[in-house]
Amino acid sequence: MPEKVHTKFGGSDDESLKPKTSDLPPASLVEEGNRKKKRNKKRKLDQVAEESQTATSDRSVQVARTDNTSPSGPATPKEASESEHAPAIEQGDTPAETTNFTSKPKHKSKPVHRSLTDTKTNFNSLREKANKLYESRKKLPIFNHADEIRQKLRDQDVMLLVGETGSGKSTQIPQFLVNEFWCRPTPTKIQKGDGSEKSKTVGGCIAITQPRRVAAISLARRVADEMGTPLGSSSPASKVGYSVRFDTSTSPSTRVKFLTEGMLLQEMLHDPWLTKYSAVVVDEVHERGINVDLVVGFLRNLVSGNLQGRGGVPLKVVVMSATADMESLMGFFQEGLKEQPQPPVHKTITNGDQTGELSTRASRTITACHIKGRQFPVKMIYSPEPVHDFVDAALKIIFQIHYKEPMPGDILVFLTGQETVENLENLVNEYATGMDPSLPKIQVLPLFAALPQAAQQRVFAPAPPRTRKVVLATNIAETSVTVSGVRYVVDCGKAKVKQFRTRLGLDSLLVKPISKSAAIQRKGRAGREAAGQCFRLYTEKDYLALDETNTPEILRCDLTQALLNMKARGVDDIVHFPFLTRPPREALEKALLQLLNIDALQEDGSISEIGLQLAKLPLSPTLGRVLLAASEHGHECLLDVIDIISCLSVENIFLNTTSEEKKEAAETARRDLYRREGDHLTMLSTVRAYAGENVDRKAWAERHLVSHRAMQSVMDVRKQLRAQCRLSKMLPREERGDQYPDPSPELILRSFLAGFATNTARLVPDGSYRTIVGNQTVAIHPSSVLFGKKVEAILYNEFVFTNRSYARGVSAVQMDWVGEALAGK
DNA sequence: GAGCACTGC
Repeated sequence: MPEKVHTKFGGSDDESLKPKTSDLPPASLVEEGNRKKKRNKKRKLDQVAEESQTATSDRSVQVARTDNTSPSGPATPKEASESEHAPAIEQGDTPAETTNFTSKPKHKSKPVHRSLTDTKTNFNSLREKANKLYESRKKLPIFNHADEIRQKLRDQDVMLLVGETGSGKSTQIPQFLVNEFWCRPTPTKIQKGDGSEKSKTVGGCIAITQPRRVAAISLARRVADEMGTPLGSSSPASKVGYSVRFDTSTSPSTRVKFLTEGMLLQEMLHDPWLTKYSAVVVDEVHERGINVDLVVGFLRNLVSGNLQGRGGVPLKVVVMSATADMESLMGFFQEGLKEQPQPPVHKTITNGDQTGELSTRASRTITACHIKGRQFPVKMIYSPEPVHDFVDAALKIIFQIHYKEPMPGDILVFLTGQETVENLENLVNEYATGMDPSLPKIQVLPLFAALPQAAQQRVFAPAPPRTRKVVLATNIAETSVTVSGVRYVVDCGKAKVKQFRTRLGLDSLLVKPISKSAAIQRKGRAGREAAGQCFRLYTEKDYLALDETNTPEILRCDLTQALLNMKARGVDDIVHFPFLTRPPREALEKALLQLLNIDALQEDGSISEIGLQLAKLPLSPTLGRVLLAASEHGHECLLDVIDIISCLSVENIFLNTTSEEKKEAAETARRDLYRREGDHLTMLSTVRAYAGENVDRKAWAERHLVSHRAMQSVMDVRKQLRAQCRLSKMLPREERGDQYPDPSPELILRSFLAGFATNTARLVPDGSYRTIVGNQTVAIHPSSVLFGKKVEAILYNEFVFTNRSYARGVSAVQMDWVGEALAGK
């Protein structure tokens, strides 16, 4: 019988600024196998909270966090919960405060002396746990395909795998493959450019990419448990690890490594042939983020090339998707293999007791595999006629469900944004007060990314007795967050989509119809635990007219970063790069021009020294350029600019205020942070004040209505950038103390102009601003400290179109600075 | 007078 476990992790954890006050469970509850301490401070506690949300198979663990430590939200990664063998979670279970834990916080107690016996127990208990999990693994739909998949990959190098939701692909595929003969480290000789040979061991490890950090971490945890091995850096014997930004946990014996797509791209900059790996598994390709497109393009080049950099050792590639749109991928890889026909190279390998023949290019075909998922049936109800006001329509459906349908069964409503969520929230609450008191109650829970962490957590708690939860969510619930208990989905059929408009150089954020695959994904959220129903607030005809799939991000975003990455990887001929979807020529040209403008490329289009430096920075090329420019203005300026860049590369650090009186309180509290020079210097003063707060940063953030979560990310980025600058000798080795000399606004803003010279506008006589390049009208965004102010010229971080054109992240600059920056090109 | 969702040695 499943049991719900509720744990509260209290207190903030500001880098050990203060003692931990968390009400962690007593040490006696901490399981042996996890007792080894690595006091990696806050991330670890976080990780545990996240992991605990991905319920283990015999227990459903829900964790409510009261702190704000996670930068990535409360996501319950999809696959991890997919691998539960019993998807049904009982409703109305009494929450128990403490019970037996399997995954536990690294307890902040004195170091534990581990004797040999202890260690033995650890491994025994790990094995026991793995044995238990094996029973549920056997029930996964993919499990019976293990031999088939292994056989196919022995014969061929590339496999496309469609695994529907609930098939268990993300956790099982690496385990199916890790003991294959071709997956062993293989000693080989690599021919270098000068013709000399170098001995090197290639392969031995499997990489599995994920679009999101939380998913990478919790999948690694799950697979470590299933394999009966400790996780990551906790033991040198660990076979499973992960690598995401700010948090890498691997060991010398890591064989299975989960990483984010961005992390793999970063690794490829240093090791283009991926010599550590025998296989790369690309998961969730159907989401089609820009990074996955780059990864797949690089991999196609790799598998269809001569493998010289791998000493002839083949690389197996498994591309996994939840939707069946595999024809295009099939054609994509086949074309690559056709293009460069190579005589098959055979390589005989003696590896311990086994000898085998690794045939590179064993076959020039690509294999595919389709695994059915496990979902409960979902009944579809369409709107009989087109809906004009979907908030109003959703309101009616919610109460129709509530009156007619039995309990339990929570409702998940997909809306477009914070505004529609809050409108509907008010309406539902209003109607619910007039409801017949004999009916079950309604609990309305909003869910969107900008919502503070604690409020987001509320959706994970089961509804109180005789109460139906109604979760009003944005797209966040489509991929990132899984809400349990849902049996009814209401889908408005729309979402806000960001689209970069090359010609104007601006991002627009507009409400657009979703794709069929997104509609199917939303519908699926009703059938995870029991049979469900999906109410579409559009007609069947409208549904049939939707696009098949989401527009790949590569067609919707600025390409400068992608192109810089390609150039840094040695792809000089962008035109012939194997794009999964080729962006329009205009977009590519615009990005190349931008790279040229910031000196990342030389006149002939090849990458410059600056470009190489920029590609290694975890920043957009433009922000990276600002950082390099600042380093020429001295250490103080560089440190100041790092603080500002850190703010610009995370979500909004200032909280939005809803009520009027709160707004006034915020204005008062923030007054000492505001700088008349604009948002850049305001961010600097905020980071300085936050970093200088040595007592309670969380309380400080709350007082100033600053997002503590965002500030923690800022501090992470700041730390990373400082470390990188020290490595590249832009900063001295020792840290600066907390003594800050007054910043120089002019030097700082001139540094920004080195990257943002084209993001400038001047005041025109009618009182509006016009962009200096392009002469577009642009208004200062209401969130800016310069909102409503008139200055000679402005520099802005972003140009966004929502209801009108806004400049966001704005500072006042002088026209002659702008002129010099533009002329400097 | 306004804030879809992700992500990086």
